[in-house]
Amino acid sequence: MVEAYKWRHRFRKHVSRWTLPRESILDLLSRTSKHLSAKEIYDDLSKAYPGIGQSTIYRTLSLLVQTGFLNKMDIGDGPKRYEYRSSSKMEHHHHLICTKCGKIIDYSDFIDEEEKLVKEAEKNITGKYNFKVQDHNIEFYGLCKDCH
Amino acid sequence: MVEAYKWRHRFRKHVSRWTLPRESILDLLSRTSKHLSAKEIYDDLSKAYPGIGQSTIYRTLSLLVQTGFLNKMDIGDGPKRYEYRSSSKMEHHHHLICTKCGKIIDYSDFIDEEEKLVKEAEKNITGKYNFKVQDHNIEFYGLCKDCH
DNA sequence: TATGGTAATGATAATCATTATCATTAACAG
DNA sequence: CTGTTAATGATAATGATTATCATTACCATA
Repeated sequence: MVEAYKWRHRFRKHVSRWTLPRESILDLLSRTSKHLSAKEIYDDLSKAYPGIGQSTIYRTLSLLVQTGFLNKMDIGDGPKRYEYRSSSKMEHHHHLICTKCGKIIDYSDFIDEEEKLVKEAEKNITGKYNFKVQDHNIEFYGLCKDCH
Repeated sequence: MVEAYKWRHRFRKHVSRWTLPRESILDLLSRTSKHLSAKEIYDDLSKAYPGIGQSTIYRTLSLLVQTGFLNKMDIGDGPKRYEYRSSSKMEHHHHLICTKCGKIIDYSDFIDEEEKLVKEAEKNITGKYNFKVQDHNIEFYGLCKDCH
């Protein structure tokens, strides 16, 4: 929990209390490269922290997304998944999603070309649809190395 | 229901029976440019077709997606939404999603540039991650003309 | 154009993910 | 240390979707 001190102070800016559930969830997600669901987080934390409530997981996840500590991801069917936004991982990235086993791979190549396309598209969208772009999302679906 | 004859025959290839619920759902979705949820479809059809069951809506939607008549879309929170795949709309398109009112706008500009980026990305992904790309999805989030 | 085999339907219950409620607990400012 | 009040955890409630199963109705065939 080396990061806890930094988290705590960053958190205070949002006028919230620093609690054990909050630290545990952030700690767990910061240590894995996996994209975990609320249930998976609950099951994992329950080992070291028996008695933690599911409600708390959901509430905390939602708070941590709002305050920019986590990303919430929506992968087709199944529950929402969450990933830690580290300063390095915060660098723009997208996902490769295996349609067979559901594995999610982070992908951050071709960002320059993507940036160019997105910029151009945004200009176009704003002009044609009068739509103010705030964010975008790109996903590739297919078969991972273990599934084909 | 001018299209019904064509639908019916296309459907038969999948060894399925052509029924009133199936025709009604396809008819409704082919006549609107909206992206409807199962509940919205149920509410609408119930007027002209009282007694239709919710189960049937879900089952039929899933079947129509499998057989390529419809696209299933996943827009953040809230229920899944469905759109008709007409031969013209089947042309590759993506969505602009308003983060305030939830409106979804179909968007099909810059397809050439996108195609180029995607092709290049696929090559890269295959080489680096040994991931066989089957499909992709691009979404822009922001504020529509009514919301800003 | 009847009819029987069977796929499809609709009512209902069940499941899964998530949110709401509320009494109890614990952060932390003073 | 202590009081306030935000956060927690147990529970119920909601919303979307899937499963079950007896009944209905497509449609191939005779």
